[in-house]
Amino acid sequence: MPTKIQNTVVYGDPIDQAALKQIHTAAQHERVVHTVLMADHHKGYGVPIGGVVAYREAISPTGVGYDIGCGNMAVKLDLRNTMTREERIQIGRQIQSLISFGVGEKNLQRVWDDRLEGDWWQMPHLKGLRRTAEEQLGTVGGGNHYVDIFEDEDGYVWIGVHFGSRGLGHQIATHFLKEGGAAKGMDAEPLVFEEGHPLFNPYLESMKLAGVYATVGREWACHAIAEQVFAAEILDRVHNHHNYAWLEEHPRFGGEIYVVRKGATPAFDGQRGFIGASMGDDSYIVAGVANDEAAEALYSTVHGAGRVMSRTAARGKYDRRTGRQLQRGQISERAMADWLKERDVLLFGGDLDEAPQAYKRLDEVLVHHQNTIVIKHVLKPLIVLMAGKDVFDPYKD
DNA sequence: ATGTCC
Repeated sequence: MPTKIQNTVVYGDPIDQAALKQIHTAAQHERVVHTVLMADHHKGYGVPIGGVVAYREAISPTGVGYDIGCGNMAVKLDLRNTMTREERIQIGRQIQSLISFGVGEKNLQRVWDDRLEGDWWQMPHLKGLRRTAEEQLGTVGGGNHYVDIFEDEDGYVWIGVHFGSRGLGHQIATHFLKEGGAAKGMDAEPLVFEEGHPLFNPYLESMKLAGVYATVGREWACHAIAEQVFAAEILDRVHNHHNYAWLEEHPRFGGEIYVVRKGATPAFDGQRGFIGASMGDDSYIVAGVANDEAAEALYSTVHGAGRVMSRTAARGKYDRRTGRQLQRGQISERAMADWLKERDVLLFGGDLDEAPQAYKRLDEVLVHHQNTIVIKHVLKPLIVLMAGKDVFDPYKD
């Protein structure tokens, strides 16, 4: 059950005071009608990750964040898992050669989609971005972005992907934060565009482009892996953005409002979402329900497990120029390898800052939201692929 | 999160 702190509905335990302070700062804007903090919340840039802020006739680029349209897609294959460890290593290698991971990486296969055609590219700030967008479509990026292969409770194989709008969304966000005169700093007041502001519609349209771009990229990655690696049909698909804003109907908060979600999964009655855990835990397909608590939560739930330590706390500090380790992190490669071995997860790429030990346990996090979602599928990770050089040798570790 | 600093 959530608690209510100064009109913000707050999920999770412990409550991160820095994140709470950030959403309270956001809530001070006169157009804000309601705020919610998910159980996987933590401090973000301006608005916390796991923060949901609803506005009357206004939208916030800070609330959507830099990775506009970041989200999750999971597809169920017409295939039951019979893979040996050796076969999983081969599958992992095939996916690595098909999908590009990491900042600035380009897709080896040039892909595009009619849904990305439109007047968008005539907007001055988008003209120069088309080439990058074309090169990066279908690539995964870095940080906590991944491609996972799962097995569900019936033995079916699922592909799950988590990434957003890559350089395109980042440059759109950067452009509007600058043009709108956003205050700088982690705890700065979020930038808000009210309807009628000259940047309101350009931002909304640009956000929508980044959203379509992210969707098409995730779709391509899922389809490419299903067809080119598994040669299997897709039986089911679950998809959503978790960094995005929608104009939605919420009767108890004044009807049509813009709901800005940063690291929060929309979960209206019956709406399914794919919630990814850390690399070493089960992920879930959930669905929203209709009740008072769900309405108060703006029909939103977690987007992941949530960090328990920062990247630097987990991995330590490096000298960026020489690559030399300056300070030890809290997680050792041995501890990470042991966790993955225990659960028989094969990891390709990845780093210590994405280790299971750096995250909460997703099953425990979901307990906080048990009144507003139901679990539809449990997805056990078989293969996890992330940016970076391989930390482990799958033949030995 | 981000061709991680124009």
